[in-house]
Amino acid sequence: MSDLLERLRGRGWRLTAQRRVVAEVLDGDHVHYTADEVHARAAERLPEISRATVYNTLGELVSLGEVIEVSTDGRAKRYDPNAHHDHQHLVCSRCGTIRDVHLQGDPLSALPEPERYGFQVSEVTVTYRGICPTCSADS
Amino acid sequence: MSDLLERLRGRGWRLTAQRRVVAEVLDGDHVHYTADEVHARAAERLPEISRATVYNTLGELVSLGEVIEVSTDGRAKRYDPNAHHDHQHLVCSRCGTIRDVHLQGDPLSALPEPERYGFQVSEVTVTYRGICPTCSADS
DNA sequence: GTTATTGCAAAAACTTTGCATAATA
DNA sequence: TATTATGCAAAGTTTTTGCAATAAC
Repeated sequence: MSDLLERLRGRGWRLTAQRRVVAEVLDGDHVHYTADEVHARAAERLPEISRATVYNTLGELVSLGEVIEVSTDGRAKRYDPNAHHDHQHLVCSRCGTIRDVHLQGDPLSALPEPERYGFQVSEVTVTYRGICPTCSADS
Repeated sequence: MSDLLERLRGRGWRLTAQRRVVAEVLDGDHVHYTADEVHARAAERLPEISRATVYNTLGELVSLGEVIEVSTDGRAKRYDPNAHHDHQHLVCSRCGTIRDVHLQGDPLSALPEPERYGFQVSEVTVTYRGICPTCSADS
């Protein structure tokens, strides 16, 4: 059922109720939550789960490369569990909602209608990520 | 000298010492600062400038469309004054530094050597921005 | 002189940390 | 049982807000 949990188990991740619930909240979702939203959803199933644990768990999932931290121009970071699938993001400039889109072809041409999910798309940005010369010198 | 200031004056922007200094710090720079860094650099020239004013001014420049708010997976947002020039971003995953790159051709192919500025580039992401159905219904 | 902007200080929003307790393997 | 994760509460960052004082037009 859960791709994510299965992979984590395989990697010797210590499985606790809290971690399972966090993983289940994230697993496979194509609309991404902030840490606080993950906490709220996790707490529906496990009321005593603490914010600190949610933050810890999310941080670990990110280090393990199972989840991607996405931050937009909104306030809080959001967590994307689809690290292993190639995809792009569709971000709402007003409320910060993020959802995944999959596309083929030139990214700079218009997003195909079926991949717009009702958004009025106004902008495309391309970002390259890596290590800057200063940081690679320090290491 | 300052493209940005000239445009703002033309748009009837009330020009104060604080605003001028903030605009001068940003103007044309291709390495982008956080609000706090902008404040520090502005304070070198105008020691009494407050953080609140810097935040206000940056927020306004963003609403005017003169500056773009860029947030990465680091903590604080950064401000990009090159809103009128087509460009992409090169982000350091370790320290959060952002610099502009200009490229022609397919964005998903490797970034040309002269546009790498010494970075070890490991990832490219494409993001679409717009208004989601919920937000456009509310408006 | 009017009106919009500033600075201050306090609070809000988001995230991290230390340490005693508790649960996993 | 040895080890690692949890929860709490406190503190750290980053950003926003209210309002009296101030400066631009």
